[in-house]
Amino acid sequence: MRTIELTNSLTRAKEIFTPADPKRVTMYVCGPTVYNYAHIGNARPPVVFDVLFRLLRRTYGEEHVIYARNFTDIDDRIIARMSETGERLEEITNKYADIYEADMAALGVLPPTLAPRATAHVSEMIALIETLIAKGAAYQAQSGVYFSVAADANYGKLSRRDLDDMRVSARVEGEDDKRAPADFALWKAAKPGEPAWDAPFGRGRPGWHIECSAMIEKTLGRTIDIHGGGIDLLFPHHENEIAQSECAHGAPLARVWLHNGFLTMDAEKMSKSVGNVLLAHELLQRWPGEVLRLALLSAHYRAPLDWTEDLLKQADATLKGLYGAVDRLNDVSPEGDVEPSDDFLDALCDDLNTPMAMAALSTLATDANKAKSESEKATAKARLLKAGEMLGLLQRDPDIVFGRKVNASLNATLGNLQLHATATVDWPAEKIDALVSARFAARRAKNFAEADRIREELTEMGVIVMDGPEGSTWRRA
RNA sequence: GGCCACGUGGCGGAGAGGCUACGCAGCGGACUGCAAAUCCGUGUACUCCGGUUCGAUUCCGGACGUGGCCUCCA
Repeated sequence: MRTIELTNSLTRAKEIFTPADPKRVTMYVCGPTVYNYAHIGNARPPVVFDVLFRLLRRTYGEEHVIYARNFTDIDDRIIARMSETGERLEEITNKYADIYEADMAALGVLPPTLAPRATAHVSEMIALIETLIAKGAAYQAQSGVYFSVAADANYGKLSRRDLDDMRVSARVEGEDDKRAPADFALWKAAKPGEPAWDAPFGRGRPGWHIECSAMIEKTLGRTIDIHGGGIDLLFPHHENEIAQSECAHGAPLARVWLHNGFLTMDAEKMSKSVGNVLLAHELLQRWPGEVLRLALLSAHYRAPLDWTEDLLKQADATLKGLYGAVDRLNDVSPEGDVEPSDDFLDALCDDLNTPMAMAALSTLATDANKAKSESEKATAKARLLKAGEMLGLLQRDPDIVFGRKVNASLNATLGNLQLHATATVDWPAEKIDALVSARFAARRAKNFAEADRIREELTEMGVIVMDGPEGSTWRRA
């Protein structure tokens, strides 16, 4: 079996990945808070860890990998949204969870094995908090229950932070009764009009970090193989998860911690507070999800990635080139039992080096373009598609990609639906076919003036003609 | 202030102590009636200054620059 290496944030080193139980490989990734549309930066972890999910499933077998990505469906921002719109909690969270799932599907993200919701695990959270209180790691105050950072000798081991070095923590409003500034809320005492649950330590709602600890324990176990998320979650979120879970259980929470870098706009972090966000949902109106996905995978997951219009144009051109190779072999049925190239697999296994994997994918596309014999073609096509599948790419019908056919099921996975829909209505495939045939006839008759005229007409429709010895093919730009 | 990343050709972006990354764009060639697509070829790239070394863009130190976390944040 090929060895996978991953950079573990806990050790800051690239390590050989060995699951505790190869029959049950567990991964948890922090999912969205469902109160709003996700921006494209929010889409980086689901896409990156989707590639890892695919690699793990290939390595250990589909049924042996359990991947959980949560929905945070109780939180300050959701409550704020409730008072803004007057909607009920579930109305908001269900709506945005649905949108999130649709957007992720459009980006080619496989559904995780499990998608636990915080509000469905409040009793587990309460139990965990009780354990922490009993162990003396948490205490009750007027405003809620807090984790006592002083009780945890290992606090700071993930972010390598010394509490003394930190700037004096900004005081969180309403938490004046904490014993220490770095203590964090496990449970927030109920306020009038807010969603609340009964608990032995008073009616209230969970703090942010406790949900992940509780859901990981419930759905995956006390020690999981991989825990992932954005680099900004490293502190305090993941540090606090570790503190809660490890104090309660005396066992490591996760064996490998993975963190992806940010998306930036003009070299500045894309974030809602800066206000420089592009919503995935809106980008999907303008670009195929696959183009966005390729752009997201064009840099190594730990590196920052500057999101620009030019990046998308380049990704689009690259993708069209790859699909051109698939298209060229459209009537070849791929050979069944074929693996992607070693270069490709080695790249993915080397800490998920997707740029290097893309380079290997390009080589496979060139091989496919150069293939002569039928068997060469069948093999080359199969390898290209197999490699593409591991990146979540190249799985669409080239006829649809190049606008010769419209997908009957008008769902969000199409992404470029609007784009091609207009062109397809104005200039349907039948009309283009007719023009292309007319042009072919003109060329046969050596009436090149007419042939060129028709090509010009097609160009204006956004159609590119490609002449071959036995006829012409076409695609939409 | 503490901690942490990063600085590669026109653009994006890997990488390794000496050997072509790759993609996009450009240029030249083949193919084509002309194109397109494809194939082949093509670019004195590694922020600066020291050090280690036979040899560093790659290791070490420093400078400068950019960004991130320390507060909600993917």
